[in-house]
Amino acid sequence: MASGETPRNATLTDVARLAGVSIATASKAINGRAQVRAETRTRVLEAAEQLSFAPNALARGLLQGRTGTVGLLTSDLEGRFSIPVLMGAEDAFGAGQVSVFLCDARGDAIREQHHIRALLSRRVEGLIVVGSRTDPRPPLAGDLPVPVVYAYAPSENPEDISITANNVEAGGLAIDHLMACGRRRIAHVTGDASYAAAQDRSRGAERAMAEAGLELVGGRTFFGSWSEGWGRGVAAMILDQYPDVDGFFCGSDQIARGVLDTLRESGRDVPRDISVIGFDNWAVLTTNTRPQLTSVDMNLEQVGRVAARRLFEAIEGQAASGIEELPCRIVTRESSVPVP
Amino acid sequence: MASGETPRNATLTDVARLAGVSIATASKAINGRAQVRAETRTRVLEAAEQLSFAPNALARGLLQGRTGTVGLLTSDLEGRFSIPVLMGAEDAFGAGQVSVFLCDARGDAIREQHHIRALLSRRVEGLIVVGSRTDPRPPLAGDLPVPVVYAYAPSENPEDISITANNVEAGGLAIDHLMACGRRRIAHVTGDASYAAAQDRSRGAERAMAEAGLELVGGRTFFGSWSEGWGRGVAAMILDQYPDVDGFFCGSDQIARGVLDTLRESGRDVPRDISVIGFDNWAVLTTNTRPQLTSVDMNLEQVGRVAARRLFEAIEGQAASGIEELPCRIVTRESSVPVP
DNA sequence: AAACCGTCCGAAAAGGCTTTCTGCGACTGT
DNA sequence: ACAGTCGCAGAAAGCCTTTTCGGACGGTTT
Repeated sequence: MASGETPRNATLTDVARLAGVSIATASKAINGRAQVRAETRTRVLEAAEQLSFAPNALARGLLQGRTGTVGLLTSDLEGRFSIPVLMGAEDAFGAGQVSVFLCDARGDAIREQHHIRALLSRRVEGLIVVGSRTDPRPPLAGDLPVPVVYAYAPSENPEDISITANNVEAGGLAIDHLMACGRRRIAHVTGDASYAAAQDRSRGAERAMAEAGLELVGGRTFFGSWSEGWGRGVAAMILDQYPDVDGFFCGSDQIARGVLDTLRESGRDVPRDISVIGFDNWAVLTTNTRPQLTSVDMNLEQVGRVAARRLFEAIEGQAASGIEELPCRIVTRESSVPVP
Repeated sequence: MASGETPRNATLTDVARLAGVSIATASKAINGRAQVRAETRTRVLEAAEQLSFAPNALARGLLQGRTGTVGLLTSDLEGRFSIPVLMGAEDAFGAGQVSVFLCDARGDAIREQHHIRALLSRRVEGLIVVGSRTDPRPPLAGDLPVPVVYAYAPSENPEDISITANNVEAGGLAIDHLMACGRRRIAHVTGDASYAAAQDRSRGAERAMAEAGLELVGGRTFFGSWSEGWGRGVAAMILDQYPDVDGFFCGSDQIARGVLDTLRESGRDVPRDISVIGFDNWAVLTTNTRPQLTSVDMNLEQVGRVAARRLFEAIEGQAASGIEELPCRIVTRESSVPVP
């Protein structure tokens, strides 16, 4: 820190002087423009290398109006849903020339507004808004001068561009998988009914059962909370009232874990007697349960990547619009294997 | 998207024209400089408001050399350690005028170098490097023109500024807590011995035991892996070989969870017969175990906040240096209550 | 020899903002 | 009434880069 610090970033002028050319020529040489003799070009490049010259992105952005930055507005960083989306987005951009401004609004509209102002003043070329629930969220206020893409949590405005996971379809996938395992008496236990995710998955599950001419155990979805405790309790209740249950579709891996605990403690063999499938494919849970847990993966990184791609396209002027729902996938583990 | 898009960001010139003053006066008015009559100032501010003027941070940064941005270089976004640090840092900055560039190097030195170039060319004023393990990491290569602070994973170079959690002390805290619960025959089971975190906590635990004239059960720390499976297995082994064990200090909450499972299945009562303490205070684990798990919290958000503050100070020229180790804290839950 | 052409290079403007310095009118003190 | 102050506004320079346009230069054609 203390030593020969602050070598003051070299400017194009320095490079030009060292190479003995004008700054115009230096610029052209560095940016691969024509109109520069090969020999001159190498001389400039050597000078740039020697000074470890990095063009000032601010000046460049100021001039040509393209900053190569986008804003990533998340509502809860700690939430495990926004992180993968964020990774996917950072991934999709990172390969190119784009840098990402990260902002966490903490679910506070004021703070969100504040961050948007800051991002806009930094001349981001676009915004990705990442939610922590799949419930539609109010769109960003005001007529923003840059395109916006909503990821995971779609915008309430169907005109906006939104990318999310297809939870209805995922509910069907889970049921189909359990049926492929030979199960017919399937219970669906999930979390808080106020979550769109819970409702959507439930709807998909019920539809899939109906298409097979069946009905969920108990004739309905068991809504509760997204916790192991709920999973444990409701599983005990279901075992008691519907002892012939042979499959559990759980709305989250946490719930599934609770269910598994109750099943094991009550002497049921998973997967021989009963198949269980969770949701989220959260490694810390799925790989530590006994047996390991089959789960639905929402491909959130893919959501992030697609969001980034759509934003890119919108920046380029190819404006799409509407909600794009990406498919989920089943990751099978020990808790669900076909019965003969 | 399609409609009256692109209201072309207003510039200072527009504001000045609308207010009927020169751009110089407009600038002064907006930035609260003196030399502007109150009446003129309000006129300018109204004009700015009307045009929803946001000063172009690029131009400003270009001129005065201060961009109000810092880079956040993480090595694994999905890791659960870098996220809280990142939150704390974003928090500490966010309040002010600073925006954060997020980059994930995926643990790849090439990619890291690439990101550093990009950040530098965007003229960040400082860098925070967030690791995913507490093991010291090689410092960023090259003489960077901006200060760097290492968070969670300290730099190998003791001259650099590093902020991390005090794992040795934490090991002692955990043991002290178990002893305060009346325990004397304490086992320490932890993860991979190649992790500095495991070694440090073990060292602190052994020292605390020695200071009380005691020794860990088995005379040593049980290293293994950071998994529930290891916790389950090693707990069974310890119960078998040292049946009078009355306390478990676990190197992670996952391990603790495995230990708790084995204890419950073998009929031991936690916390009456045996106290258990975990590490990381990871809510998804600590609040779902039966009983709920006491754990050591590394205050990672605090690490992030302090890192941000130190970076700030370094940018201001008050260069500190060296590794700063922040204290951990015990969060008590049901798994450890004092025995009479 | 004059006109012309192609190749390279440099001067200069632009982009939006901050800051210094200058200028101008109004006020104060004697 | 006159020099000296003071308060306020504007002109202009500067930050660093890109890009356009014109100039210099050497060689070719009529």
